[in-house]
Amino acid sequence: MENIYTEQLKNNGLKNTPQRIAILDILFIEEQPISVDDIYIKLKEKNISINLSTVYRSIEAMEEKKIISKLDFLNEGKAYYEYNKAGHRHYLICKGCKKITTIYSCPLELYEKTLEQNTNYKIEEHKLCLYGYCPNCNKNK
Amino acid sequence: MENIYTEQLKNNGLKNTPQRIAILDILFIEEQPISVDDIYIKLKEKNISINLSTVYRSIEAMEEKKIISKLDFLNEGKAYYEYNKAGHRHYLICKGCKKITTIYSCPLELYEKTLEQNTNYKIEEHKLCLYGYCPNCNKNK
DNA sequence: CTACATGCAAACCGTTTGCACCCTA
DNA sequence: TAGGGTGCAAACGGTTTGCATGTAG
Repeated sequence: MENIYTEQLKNNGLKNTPQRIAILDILFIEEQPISVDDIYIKLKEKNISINLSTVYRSIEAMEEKKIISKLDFLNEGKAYYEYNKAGHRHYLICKGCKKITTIYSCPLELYEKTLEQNTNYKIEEHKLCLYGYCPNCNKNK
Repeated sequence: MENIYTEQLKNNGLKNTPQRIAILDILFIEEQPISVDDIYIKLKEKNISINLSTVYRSIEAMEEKKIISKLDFLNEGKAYYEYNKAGHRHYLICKGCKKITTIYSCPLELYEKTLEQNTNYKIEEHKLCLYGYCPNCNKNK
């Protein structure tokens, strides 16, 4: 597993350090986007010696290289990150337990083209989040 | 015009103050969502005596009463506000000149239902932003 | 006259930065 | 051994808060 991270860092001209590998591993294992301070807490729990600013700098570097990606539009106030398993995606967020589910399909390709025609904009991308209650939280309301 | 703001505040149990009326007027006149510090600057330009924290508190109260609405997911780092001219809407943002266009139609109603069936979530709302270049910025690229 | 609004200054919180030291390639 | 990476502490920017004062209803 670590070999993958090592490769990925090397291929992108980033040096291999125990801190970066640990960050990648946390993001990889985590099944949903996670905030910077949660990454930091998980690193500490694993007894990995690291500074918060190093987390920020490592994350920034890896995001630039598209190894991970940033979600700065989800929850007000702070950024979330996830390992880059696929390209375009959307998010389904439970308003109860705050669980974030990543959606890999996109219902908007056609709509983008229509909108381009209507507005004369050259549309390049979009961000979509859906909010609601997961089956479990919905039951307990 | 001021009568409308006065009514709106009264109906929502908020006191009429020159500061609140001035904020509402700026948001009403502005044709696109605007940041808090820009509201503050415009107030100062109009020689209205107000403190930044009053802007924040007034805006918060008016947002709670649904007189205005908050966009905290658009541009990283700070919140934007707009006068509540209609309910549900989306945003088209020019990556060149940063102009924000509000879109009042929604292509996702059907999709929401499909997703509800597929995930068993109770979906309540969504946020959508599209990014691209407006005709003018596209020309100059 | 009383509860809500405001101004001011200080705190807050996520994030960034400058600088000295460290360590990977 | 050179240049990127790290730790630490301090700064930053948007936002919030405590408290005293002011004012709309």
